[in-house]
Amino acid sequence: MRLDEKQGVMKIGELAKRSGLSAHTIRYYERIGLLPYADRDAGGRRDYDESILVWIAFLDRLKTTGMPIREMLHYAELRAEGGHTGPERRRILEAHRDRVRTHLADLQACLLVLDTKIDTYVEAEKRTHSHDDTEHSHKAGPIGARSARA
Amino acid sequence: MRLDEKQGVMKIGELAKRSGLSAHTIRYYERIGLLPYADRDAGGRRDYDESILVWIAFLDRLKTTGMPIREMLHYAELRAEGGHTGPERRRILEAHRDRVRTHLADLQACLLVLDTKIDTYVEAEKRTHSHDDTEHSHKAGPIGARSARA
DNA sequence: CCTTGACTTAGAGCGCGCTCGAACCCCTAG
DNA sequence: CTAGGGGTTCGAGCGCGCTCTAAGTCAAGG
Repeated sequence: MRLDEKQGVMKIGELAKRSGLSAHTIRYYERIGLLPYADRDAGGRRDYDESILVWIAFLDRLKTTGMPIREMLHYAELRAEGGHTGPERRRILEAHRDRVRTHLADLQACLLVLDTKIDTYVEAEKRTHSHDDTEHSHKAGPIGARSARA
Repeated sequence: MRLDEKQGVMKIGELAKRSGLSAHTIRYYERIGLLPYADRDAGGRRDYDESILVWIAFLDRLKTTGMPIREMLHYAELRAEGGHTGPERRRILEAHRDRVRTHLADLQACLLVLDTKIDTYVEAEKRTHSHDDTEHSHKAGPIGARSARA
């Protein structure tokens, strides 16, 4: 370990671990322009510093909320272009936010229907097993306790 | 119009209009087993009755909530198999519901971050244009009023 | 009779977002 | 010196969910 290598602290493998993306995916993202071209060390290997993690986390959120890569790319290009693109980036995010809100509402509506449907199955099972309530053991458990967060 | 054709009331084209799926997609769904094999008229054309719309609406909800076709297919097969598969169908729906809830929570979290990010752009624009607040007219409007439902 | 147009089938093709394989390079530990 | 385990590039391949093309059938209207 010599001291003339201070900039980059992570090689792609470590970034992969820390970001949750695969090294393959990181290279792919760089190729298409979602990630900035990374500095290389003497041997041509990518060398990242922490700051990339922030950008990747942001991309993850866009991805989670269903933004297509094409659009993330557009945003990334604007970002690379500089500060004067702020207003357009803002508009992109606002439009995206609205789509997400709409989708969220759709999901919530579906969830209600799903709950209702599940209830009809629960009722049906009650009627079928009627009073015969010997342990349903492994079948499902007493509802709830399964939903992790929320 | 003769009277010996009462069962089916819709041809695939009308079902397409009423269900929002394309005729291509309807045939595709039948092929893979998501939709039951439809009765054909004398000329071999598919002839549907209203009840199919209910099933399609349910499939749409599963789709909207991100269930992969493979799993809908499994559900569809159980359904076709009969009433004794109720408990398993129930378990499938419960597991799916839990995934949807989790995803919903993720989305909500992302939405918060998105809002924050947008705020930073808004702030930045405030500082840039400072007191120069001549109409930003078509740029965005005074927020809100755009999200349709919800 | 002939055209129009909605229907039929089998199967190819597409857009998306990765994911992987092949062949090679380079650094380090044993 | 050698083996291993990273890394590199380029490009092919894949799973998903449709989407479309081609070639043909059939029924009704002018």
